Amino acid sequence: MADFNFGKIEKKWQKRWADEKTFYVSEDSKKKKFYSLEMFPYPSGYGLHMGHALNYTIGDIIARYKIMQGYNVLHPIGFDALGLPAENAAIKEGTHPQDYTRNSIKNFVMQQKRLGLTYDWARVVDTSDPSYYKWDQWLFLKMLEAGLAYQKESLVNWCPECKTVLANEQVVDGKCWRHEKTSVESKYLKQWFFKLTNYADELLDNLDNMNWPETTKQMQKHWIGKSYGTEIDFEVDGKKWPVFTTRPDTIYGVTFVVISPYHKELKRLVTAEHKTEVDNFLKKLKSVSEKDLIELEKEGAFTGSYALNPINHEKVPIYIGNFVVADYGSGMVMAVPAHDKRDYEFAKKYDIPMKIVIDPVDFELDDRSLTEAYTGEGTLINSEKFNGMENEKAKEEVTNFLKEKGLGKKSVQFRLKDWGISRQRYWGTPIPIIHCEKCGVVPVNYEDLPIKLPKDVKFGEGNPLLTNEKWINVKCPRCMGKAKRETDTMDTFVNSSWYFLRYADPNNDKEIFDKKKVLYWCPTDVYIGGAEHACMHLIYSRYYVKFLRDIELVNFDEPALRLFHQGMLHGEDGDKMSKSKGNVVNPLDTIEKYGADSLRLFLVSVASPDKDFDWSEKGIQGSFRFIRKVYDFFMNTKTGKTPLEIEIKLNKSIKDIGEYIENFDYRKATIELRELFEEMSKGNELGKKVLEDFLKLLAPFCPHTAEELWEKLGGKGLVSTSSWPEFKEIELSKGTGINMNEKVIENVLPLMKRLEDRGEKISKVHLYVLPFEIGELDKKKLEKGLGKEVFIYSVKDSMKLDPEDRAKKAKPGMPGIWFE
RNA sequence: GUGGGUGUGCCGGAGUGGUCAAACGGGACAGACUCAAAAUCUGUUGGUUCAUCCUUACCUAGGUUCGAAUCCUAGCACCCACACCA
Repeated sequence: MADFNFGKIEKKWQKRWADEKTFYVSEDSKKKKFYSLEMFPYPSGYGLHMGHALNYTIGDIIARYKIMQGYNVLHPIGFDALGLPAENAAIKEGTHPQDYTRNSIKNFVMQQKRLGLTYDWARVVDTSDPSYYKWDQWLFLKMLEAGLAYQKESLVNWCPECKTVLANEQVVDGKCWRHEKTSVESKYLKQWFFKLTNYADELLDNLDNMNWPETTKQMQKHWIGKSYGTEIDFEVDGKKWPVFTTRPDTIYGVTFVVISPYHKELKRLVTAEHKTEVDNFLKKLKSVSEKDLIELEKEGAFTGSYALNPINHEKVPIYIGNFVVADYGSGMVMAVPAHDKRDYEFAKKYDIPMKIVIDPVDFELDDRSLTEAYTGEGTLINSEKFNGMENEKAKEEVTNFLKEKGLGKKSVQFRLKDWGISRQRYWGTPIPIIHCEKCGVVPVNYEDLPIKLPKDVKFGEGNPLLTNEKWINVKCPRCMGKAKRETDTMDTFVNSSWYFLRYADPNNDKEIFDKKKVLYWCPTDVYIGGAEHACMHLIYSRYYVKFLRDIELVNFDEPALRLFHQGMLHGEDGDKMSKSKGNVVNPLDTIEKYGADSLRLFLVSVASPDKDFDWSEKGIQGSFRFIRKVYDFFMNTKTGKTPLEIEIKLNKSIKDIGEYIENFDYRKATIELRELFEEMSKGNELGKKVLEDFLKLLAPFCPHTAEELWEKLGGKGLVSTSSWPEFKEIELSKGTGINMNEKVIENVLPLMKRLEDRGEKISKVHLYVLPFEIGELDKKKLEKGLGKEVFIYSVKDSMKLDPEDRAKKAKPGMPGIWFE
């Protein structure tokens, strides 16, 4: 057996690719482009993990395939280098976030290069570099001009552990997304926002036409959460208090009103006698937030105030309720305990009366025996002139009635909120704003960008930027008077919302990017990353692209034509890989042990890349064995004549593997490769063409081994930049047709026998064949084999006799059958 | 609760109406090589059988069909995402 020194082979080809800049690209109007993108990593000090390796391998395989197909392929990588973890790690280890990040990136690059990826290393984007975040600031100013960036005092999610504000998307079940055990507190702070909601409708409507996974689209729809309903004005002390409802048909069933504990105007409703009660409840709320939100019981307190139901002028009590969300609708809801689950629970607890106004069609409701809210369909009762009306119709009618009287209107609500981008942290993009004593909020002048992060700050509690007086105190750009810089920095998701466009022109210091270059490369043809980004990053980047389109910097609507989510990679024990469990497998160690090609092959051959799977040491050994077998075979084989079966098999593989790669069905592609190799290694002589073609098919998966063997075989240039082998249409039908007559007889005979056993008489057999197979069937042979008269038709033949429409059952290799 | 998904042989996992006792990988077993082991190679891996036949099989129960792992209905189990949005 030949010595298989994969380490040496890998080094050799990685050096060659680097020296020759094999995968560096530039615009070429004569070539079709393909943009393969993996989500750029956050450069943590721990280095690459297996999930990264999987992510990059998936993108690299399709990139390599497309290169071989003749596309001009952009395949870049960069680093999402700003963000809280670097700052936290820096604090822990006593280093500066900048040094920490630089070291991490160095380490990442070294490891990424060992995987044999086709990255264009001249295009690396580092978001912590002022030459990048300058354009984040530039975009901020543009949004400010467009009225999409604004400041407001608002209720924010405050994580006491991070000592910063979190986006709604960063709050998971009431806990910080980074600290599973830390409850998020609510606080009012002045914050910068981007008006995501301006694009709510477009973000929602476009989804239907996008080639993204259905689950992701569904999740985004959910997240945007458009709902149609009615806004109704209730009256308290002569003032109007709007509530939003999707059930205006139940308005006669309102027996109380509930307001969110975080409602800004709450104080106005609390009467003197009930102040203590309300305060106690609010205090309790804070401690209750420790509990899981799901198990939270509905609780509240009476405010002492009453609201007037506009339709029947009934006075109903106003309660505070912990289940009412402050920033959805108006933060106040009308409660119909008989027909809403939450209202029912609340009413039961505080002994508030219920009133049935919807009568189910097939059974009776009784307000004394009511054990749960009835939320179904029915006809209206106890609703004055609307009595007897279908409730769906009543939704319309009640709304119209209220509108005529000026007491309400149709309304659309979104769950989607504006994006709070302010962070009270150091390691982020400074917001280019100056607060002047006289002029107020003043944007930094464009020519003063970038506002660089000062290196000299002290880390501890709160925002480190506050510790550098020199940086904070500036002159107002407008009046030259005393002013201070904004010390909030931007959410790291801002940086990652448009980086994929910067790859098209990463070193431009005159403008955000050369529009021509972006229009050539973008949008991304495939975007590969984890499903956990479905609602944050993937909505923000869609928003950014729409904004950039509206200021005429791009001409497309969506960032990525196709989106692919890789599965989660677990440890060998089936648990998540984690240091505490000790089941982490490091990509670099694996490369040392089995080689990068084995790792790449293993990662995509255990399961479909979009499914979760477990690491398996046995599995990677299997991949290693296969590669070594291939290596060994090529080192020993002699070129000669290729048997026909091998050519047919190869031809089929060329087609299938290509299709599998296009569909990210890499697992099947590797199976096909194994089968093909199995066939090939049976004989001892093969033509050079077949050997070359096999290496081409292998190259996207195991590029180093493929290059080495390609060289040994005397192939021209690099296999990586050779062309994908051609599929020949004719040979395939030859392949399936070889024994078609016998196959048909073999299948039809037992079928016929069964029918005849049952007493049916058969005199004629009609066969419906796919058009390209029609020459394969021999009427005489079939008649001899079947002992009946046989008729053969093409499925496309409009004159054929086919009363039971059996023609549509025809498949390659097997015609549709009808007995007469 | 809402939405999505899955259920296949010892395990992972293909398979969307006939070519399926069911790809491919792993494991197991047997044999070759070897003093021996590892590696490698060959074969076997539902039952019965020399073989054919037959029989039992793709969560369960029904159904459609000449024919079902594949289609339909109901149920069970598991997984993921979102979750008090009025």
